[in-house]
Amino acid sequence: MAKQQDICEIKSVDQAKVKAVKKAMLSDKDVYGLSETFGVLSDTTRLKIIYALSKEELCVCDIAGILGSSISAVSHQLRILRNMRLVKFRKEAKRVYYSLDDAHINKLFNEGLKHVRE
Amino acid sequence: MAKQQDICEIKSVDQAKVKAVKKAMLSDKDVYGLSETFGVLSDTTRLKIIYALSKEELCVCDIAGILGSSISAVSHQLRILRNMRLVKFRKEAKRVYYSLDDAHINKLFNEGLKHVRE
DNA sequence: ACTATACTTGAACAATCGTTCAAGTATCAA
DNA sequence: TTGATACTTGAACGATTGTTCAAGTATAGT
Repeated sequence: MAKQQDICEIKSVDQAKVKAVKKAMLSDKDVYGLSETFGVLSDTTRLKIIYALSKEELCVCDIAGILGSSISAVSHQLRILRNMRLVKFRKEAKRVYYSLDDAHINKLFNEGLKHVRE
Repeated sequence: MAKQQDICEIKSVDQAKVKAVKKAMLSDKDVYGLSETFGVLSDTTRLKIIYALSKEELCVCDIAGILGSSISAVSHQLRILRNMRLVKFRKEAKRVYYSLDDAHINKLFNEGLKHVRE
């Protein structure tokens, strides 16, 4: 007993099916990439930031104003988007202006929106 | 002082921009729906389940065998997919066979894969 | 009735996440 | 140099997540 709940002991499993699907399974790299990509898009703050930046280039304070959240919270999320190269920025005097750097993410975003709205 | 880090106090913000983007902002419903949809796709276990079921109808033990994870873990994730109506199931004797119930999610999945692989 | 298989489910747990708070840097104006 | 604005960042915090563990239900065979 001990570990009856552990990894499936394969007693009455369709071995042929399992082998076939296992062989066709996505690579770890693909799976990890997918979870990362969809993960950025799974937070409401980040979604709003991406949507706002798809409309216009904005400074951090503008974004915070639009979202109604703190500058710090926005800045933390912008760092995540920066690290994933989804946004780029330019400095102008005291301000930092952000804009979308990845057109593809917009396509994914809109595909998601279609799914949600239908 | 006190709350200088709180919600942006809007001192030197481009009010016109902010107002315009705010007005064009997604509805709460859309944003929540998007985060939910992308959220399901942000976990590696669920991604693998969805991918496996896109190939073939499978029982829980088969899925666990394919993923190399416990039956319990798979069952918990299947419940989430069930609740979101992404998978359907049928009972046959002792087994429960799952299959994809949402063609659109596959489209999103493949769109994501394109983004990851390019 | 008893045992085994095939799941499901709730509780507990560690890990991850997003926010706030507080402190820091950078730029500019007086 | 002092002070204000615009942002960044690390630490701390509570909340959420995914897994395991243990116990439960359901079906079938003996």
